[in-house]
Amino acid sequence: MPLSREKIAATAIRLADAHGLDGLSVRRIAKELGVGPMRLYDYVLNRSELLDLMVDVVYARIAEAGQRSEWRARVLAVAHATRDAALDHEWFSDLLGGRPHLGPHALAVGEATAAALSQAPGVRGIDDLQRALGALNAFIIGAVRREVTERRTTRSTGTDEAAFQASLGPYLTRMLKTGRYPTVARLVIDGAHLNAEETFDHNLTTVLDGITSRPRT
Amino acid sequence: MPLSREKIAATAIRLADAHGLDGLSVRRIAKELGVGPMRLYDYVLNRSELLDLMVDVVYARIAEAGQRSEWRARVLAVAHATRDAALDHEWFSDLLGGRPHLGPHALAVGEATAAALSQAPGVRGIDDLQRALGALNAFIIGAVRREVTERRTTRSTGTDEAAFQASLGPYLTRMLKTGRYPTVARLVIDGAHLNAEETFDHNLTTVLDGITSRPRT
DNA sequence: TATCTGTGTATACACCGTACGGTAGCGAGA
DNA sequence: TCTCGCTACCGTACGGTGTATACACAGATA
Repeated sequence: MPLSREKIAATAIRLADAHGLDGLSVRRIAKELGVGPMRLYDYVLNRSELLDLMVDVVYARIAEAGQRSEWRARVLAVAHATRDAALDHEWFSDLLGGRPHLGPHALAVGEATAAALSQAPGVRGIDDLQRALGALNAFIIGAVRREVTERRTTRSTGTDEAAFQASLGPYLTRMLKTGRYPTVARLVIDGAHLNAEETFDHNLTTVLDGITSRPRT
Repeated sequence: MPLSREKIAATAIRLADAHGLDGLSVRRIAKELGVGPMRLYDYVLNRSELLDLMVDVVYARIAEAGQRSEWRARVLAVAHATRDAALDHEWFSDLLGGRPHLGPHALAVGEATAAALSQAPGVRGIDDLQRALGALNAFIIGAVRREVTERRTTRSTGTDEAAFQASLGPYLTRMLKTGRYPTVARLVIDGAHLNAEETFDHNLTTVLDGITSRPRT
């Protein structure tokens, strides 16, 4: 088993899944592979190129969702696949939107969604397409990022309200008790019960409807 | 001048503006202040708390835009202020959505936009508000992030098409020449002339219109 | 056999965040 | 006034990072 970019990327992904991006070091990957650290630089230029590699592996999974024929189904599938991938690999959301994703599979995903959107009603010229793609991708990136960070904090604090108030409490509950942030306080207290996927889907259709100029059903 | 959290945050911001987040180290800030590195830990718990500090300073500027009375004007002002802040402090976009922003000024911004959105037509209960806020923030985060990374790459490559093709070319142009990504290719070639702020504003109103269930004008 | 080439490895460097121990100054009590 | 204790400050040191570079060694060729 002579070591390859794929093998390196796979173990890097496994480590990043387990310990996050901060816990992912070249030395550690090498140790996991039973190799000296410098060995990796024969297959990869940088640490950042290694990250690009990992990202594109994830995009490969997302690209499989872009096979649908009808434009709206395809966009929905890609968006949900991106969300699923980010929930499986939380480090992916840290990289999302951070640098341009130009790997072959990332480009394939971009092509699939762009082609789909170009068939949407209300998207007339290439300028429309550019804008629509920007809006859609912006929403996906932001929504996924938000959801992942939210998951991280609730995991570190616990979903239990008492535990939550105990960890964030010394600061956040004091802040909210000042009465200066009534709406935020109401959201924090009452608004925890929404289903995440449902919210994502709801807002996604909102954005899509906005793009296609049709009122929400 | 006895050193303070504000002073530390200010020089940290200055350094981050100049050299990016990667070029921002505790040691460097300390050296800039003419102090030993450990000196900062008397004012700040972690490097990450220092980042939180910097972020909240930026939010203070954004919060000033949340003073308008009419809900839509307020949302627009906050969104544009966020974008402006991120363009002035590109590192801010790296942190955007990365961890929960709970500083007093960040909370003030959250309160301002939440209160504004709660007055929007089509936002009925607190669940509607939660969703609407999620959609809006997701868009802002994603859009700003995208724009900043785009600015970075065009700055590092140069906006000149020849220079662009020379730097990304060996890889990207080869990829695009394969014909597997026709729509992306069309976007890259034809779609560079759009005004960024206009696009942001356009998509922002698209999202807002989607939230308020009204068709785009 | 001697040399050359290329591949895998170990060492080394500059830097990072930060734990820790020490010290100097200063206000309070004897 | 002297001393004690405490706080605020500071330098050093440790374990880690990415990666440049020098080296060892195997296999191929002259």
